[in-house]
Amino acid sequence: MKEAYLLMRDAGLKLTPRRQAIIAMFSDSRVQLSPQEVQERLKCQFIRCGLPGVYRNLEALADCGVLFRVVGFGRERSYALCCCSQRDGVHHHHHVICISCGLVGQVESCAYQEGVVIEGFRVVSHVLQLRGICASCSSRETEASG
Amino acid sequence: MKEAYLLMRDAGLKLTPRRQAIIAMFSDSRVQLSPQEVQERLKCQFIRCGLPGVYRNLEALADCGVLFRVVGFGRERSYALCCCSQRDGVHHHHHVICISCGLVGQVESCAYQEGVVIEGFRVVSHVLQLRGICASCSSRETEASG
DNA sequence: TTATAAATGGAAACTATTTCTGTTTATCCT
DNA sequence: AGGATAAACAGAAATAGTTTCCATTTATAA
Ligand SMILES: [Mn+2]
Ligand SMILES: [Mn+2]
Ligand SMILES: [Zn+2]
Ligand SMILES: [Zn+2]
Repeated sequence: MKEAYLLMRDAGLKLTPRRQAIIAMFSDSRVQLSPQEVQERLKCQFIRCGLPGVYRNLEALADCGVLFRVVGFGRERSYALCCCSQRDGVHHHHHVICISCGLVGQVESCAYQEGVVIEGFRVVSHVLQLRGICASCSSRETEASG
Repeated sequence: MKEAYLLMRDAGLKLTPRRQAIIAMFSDSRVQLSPQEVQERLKCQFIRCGLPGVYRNLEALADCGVLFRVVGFGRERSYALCCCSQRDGVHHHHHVICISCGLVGQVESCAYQEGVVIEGFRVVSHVLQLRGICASCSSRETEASG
């Protein structure tokens, strides 16, 4: 949380009530959220809250590393909290999201760093995102069925 | 090419002139194409050609494995020819696209097969797509600069 | 406190995608 | 070859996600 504010400050972003609320929202329930969902939830705290502002804020927070953009095929955008402290030296990483509780994990190992040659192609960039079951959800499953 | 028709037949898709043209288009220039771009190119051969039909065909061809869906962040869809013969036993694989010539390569090695545990998460599904420079584009680059 | 650039809401524009409907056509079966 | 049938088709219109624009407010630093 503190971390997020530092990232914002580094990027020259102001700390507005709207942004505090958005960050708190993503921290509380660690799931991916679409702009519409974010607006929906903001309306509990702010009577008026325009979608354009939500879009702007989500993009700004993704730009400075507080959120990351969830990739997919289709039209809807989606964001989630980047679990990783990127302030001291950004390192290459990806995310795995628990489909049960929404926990976001950091995937450090990546075979596709820039420059690596795979199947004859020199890799320039890549997209990787995982969905899975986290350790605690997994053990809860085992208990229930066993 | 023949391969594609068999995949379509397996899926119960009719072999229409529209679909033949779409497949030929993707085979000729091995780049990813948006529905709009596909329609644009179809207009050379067909006077009338509606976008809804293009959308339907691209989805149908992706469903049966002739094309694959290029992932990204945002609203625009994009497809490319799946290089891999999926008919005899579909195997897990991904794609790398040459950013210079559009060549699509098959990435066989994948550390994220279903069931694998990564950073404490049991992997259920994942998205992976690479962009790079293919061997021939790479050597052409070297020639030019050397 | 004051100056300033940034953030904001709302209306409206924009754009990608989907739905709907009536017509045409590929394919299968005589 | 001819007919039946489900699939494919175009085009118009609807839908939905996103962006632009502009006048007003506000966080931040001097
Ligand atoms: Mn990576
Ligand atoms: Mn894989
Ligand atoms: Zn979990
Ligand atoms: Zn190439």
